[in-house]
Amino acid sequence: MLQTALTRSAVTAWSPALNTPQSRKNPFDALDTQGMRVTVKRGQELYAEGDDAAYCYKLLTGSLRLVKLMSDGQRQICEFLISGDLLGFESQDEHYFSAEAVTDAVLMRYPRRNAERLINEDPTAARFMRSLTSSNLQGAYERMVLLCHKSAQERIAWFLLEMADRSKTGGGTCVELPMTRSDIADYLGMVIETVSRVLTQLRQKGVIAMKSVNSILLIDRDSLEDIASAA
Amino acid sequence: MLQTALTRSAVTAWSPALNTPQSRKNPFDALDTQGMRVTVKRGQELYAEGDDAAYCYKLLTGSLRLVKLMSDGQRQICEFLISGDLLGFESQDEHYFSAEAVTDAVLMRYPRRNAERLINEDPTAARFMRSLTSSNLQGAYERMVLLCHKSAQERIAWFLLEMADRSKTGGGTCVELPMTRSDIADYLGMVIETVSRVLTQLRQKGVIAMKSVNSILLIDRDSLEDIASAA
DNA sequence: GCACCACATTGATTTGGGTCAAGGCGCGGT
DNA sequence: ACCGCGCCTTGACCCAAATCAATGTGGTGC
Repeated sequence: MLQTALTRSAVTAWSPALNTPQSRKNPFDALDTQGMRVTVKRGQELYAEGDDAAYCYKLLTGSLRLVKLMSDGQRQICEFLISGDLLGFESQDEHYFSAEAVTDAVLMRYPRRNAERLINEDPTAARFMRSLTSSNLQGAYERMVLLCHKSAQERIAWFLLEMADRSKTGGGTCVELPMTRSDIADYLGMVIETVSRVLTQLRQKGVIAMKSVNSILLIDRDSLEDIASAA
Repeated sequence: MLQTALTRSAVTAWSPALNTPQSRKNPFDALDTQGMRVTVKRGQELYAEGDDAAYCYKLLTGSLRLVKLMSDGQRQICEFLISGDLLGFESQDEHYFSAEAVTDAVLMRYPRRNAERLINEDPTAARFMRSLTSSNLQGAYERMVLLCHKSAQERIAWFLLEMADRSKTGGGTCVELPMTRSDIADYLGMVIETVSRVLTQLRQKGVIAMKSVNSILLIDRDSLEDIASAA
């Protein structure tokens, strides 16, 4: 009976930073010639939940959030995407999330039927897509565990480490957080005040420091990891 | 900007009860001739997290739980499976969950490489598998919203309705809950006492009645739906 | 029948984090 | 420079659900 600690390997979408052997090259790069560039400004919506899924995208620069809205106006941020991530590859004809720009962003846009044709014709692309969806699913389950069993401190610690791991500047001790406190709260299932308080606590412990509001130094990564996986 | 109420359409695995046009027939039924029957007793483990994923399965009778264990001994039940559901079709070589029997269960077991061959050779099977994984992913996100934003009452109401919808006896007002309170708690991110208290509250309101501990009558389905999607 | 055991219920108490309310800080516009 | 606005931080208070602690119940084996 194997026990698993909560890992941060969650891949919200395929990311070039991840060099698992079979995914070193993204077979969907072949679509680039058929795509066109689009841009979205900070705060703008790329597409809304329920929109016709005519296109799918690759994020080139900037960052996005994938959002579900609830009838009472509450918001759940399901994923943050960073450059290199793919989105809109749902297998339904409607987008399941809204996609909104966290920062100004540039994307490559492909007609979805081209992507589908590629999936149907190229077994490598098909396998790639399966393993991508499967990674996303695993990431979602990790998050579920986080939301069910982890305290505010553990969530934030885990979030900082996840962001640090995903960012291009991999090993660096400085994490840039393009999103607001409110975005973080809606991603982790907390309120903005709690996010803020926990960051203050971590700062007072000397585990992190804040270069600026959106730029956080991981002073003591080991402690942060201890906090993230505390009993 | 479309707003979505939390739906209960979550499909944890493909279920024959769901008759979306393209999935009326499960293409993996073709594997039945290559499979063999296995049984697991209540409480027994079919496979553990991290086990070599040599086989995948179709649940014929009984019910299972898919579980992740945490380093501190906490448990997250990621899905409950009922007859007709598929499991173990991960695209990795190791099982991502443990699968345990909630009740005595009978399964059809297939060598995983046969399933993979089918996926690679039969585009229908491939599409089926993609839409299955995609449904699972959407179900996981629904659960995430539930865990982030819903009260104990809302969770239980939602759970009862989900169980009612999934069970074969579809429209019936009686839900059989094969799992214990502890299982329900670990599925919904609550503790067993709270599950018990909420069920008592719903009973006192006259929304449900309990034929026995594991058999619940939905007296007033409308109220239950109101509670499940309360603002 | 009775004892045992696992599971469920109920009650009393505590607490983490949500809510409400009041500033603070930084940045863009005029 | 100053103002205004969006975002962040901090403090005081409160409440839903967790924890701690019995007690109830139903099924199985002797």
